[in-house]
Amino acid sequence: MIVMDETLNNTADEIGDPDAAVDLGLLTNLLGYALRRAQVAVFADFHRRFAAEDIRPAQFSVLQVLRHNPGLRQAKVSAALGVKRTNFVPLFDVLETRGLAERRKVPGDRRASALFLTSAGEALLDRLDATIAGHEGRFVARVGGQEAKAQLLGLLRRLIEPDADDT
Amino acid sequence: MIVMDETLNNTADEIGDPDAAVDLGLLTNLLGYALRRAQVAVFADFHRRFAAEDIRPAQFSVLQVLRHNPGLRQAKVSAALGVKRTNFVPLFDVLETRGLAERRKVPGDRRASALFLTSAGEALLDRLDATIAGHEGRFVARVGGQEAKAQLLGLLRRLIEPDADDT
DNA sequence: TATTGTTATACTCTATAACTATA
DNA sequence: TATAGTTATAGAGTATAACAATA
Repeated sequence: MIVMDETLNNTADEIGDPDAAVDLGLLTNLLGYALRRAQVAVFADFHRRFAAEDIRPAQFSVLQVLRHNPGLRQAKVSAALGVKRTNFVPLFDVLETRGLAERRKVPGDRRASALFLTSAGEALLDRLDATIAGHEGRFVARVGGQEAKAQLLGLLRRLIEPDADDT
Repeated sequence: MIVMDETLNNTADEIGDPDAAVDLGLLTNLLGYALRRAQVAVFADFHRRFAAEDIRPAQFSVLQVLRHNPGLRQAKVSAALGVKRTNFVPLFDVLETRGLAERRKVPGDRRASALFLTSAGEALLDRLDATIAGHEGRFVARVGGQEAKAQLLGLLRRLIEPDADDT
């Protein structure tokens, strides 16, 4: 880069080629950028498929955790999902109001709440699990099969790791 | 699963093992979940490193595109980055107010705006490019080197693809 | 009629501070 | 003093509808 003036050299790509592909520069090889675009694409499909049940990704993740860890403390659920405990309150309130999950008092500690799915929540989750299969299948196909998916998951997990200062 | 009552069988994992790792169930093998956690981890590092310059990922991406496509129409920049044109307005306003980029009227079309970096924007971007190198290097190391990164980028790009109904 | 940029607006997500009741 | 849950609040990010100017 020897050109010094900010405008005299290159006025507008538009003139040369109206439909030229946009050059993303550094972004093309940035992991963060690719991650963001991929996550948005996958979540867009999630939203389409779960719009009928009115379930968002965060709500789905809470239901999943409760199914596999019934009675887990609220603070542990939020920490496991990377949601601040303060933001977890309204998130769970919605599930509770909808009758999908509930808080129960813990015998040993009168401050704590143990979280459970209701039977309605279990039933809904059974349906959601079927829906998620179609969703996941779509992207497994895109990456090139189960083996490619396993490879991708392995690489993604290496990115997540420590970070210490989590919620 | 033969147990029918939603509460009699499993009261709380807490009792058996207070610090037991939380079982994420299906989430463990969901691409969307891993993508989300990885993206959050990478963006958290981005925020830490760019906090001093007060630059967010979206702002950085706009500056990059302008450097590589000076004079590009506003609508094309926003579309290239997947930002709705309506949300792009305040995003670019900030950059313009800070003197990093600017709108210029296009001769041929009096409705349109061509976007450019200012010299201050160019200068800032030079510094940002140095910062991003450290950021990217951290995650390249985490995934296991340049080869692993290339592999990961390839897999992520397969996830992005069509989607047709983009901004 | 369609496109470019804009305003207004609303909803979700995320972040911080501070409170309560317990421990 | 520390922890569990909560409230209030503010800031981003993202979504839709509608408008003016221009094509």
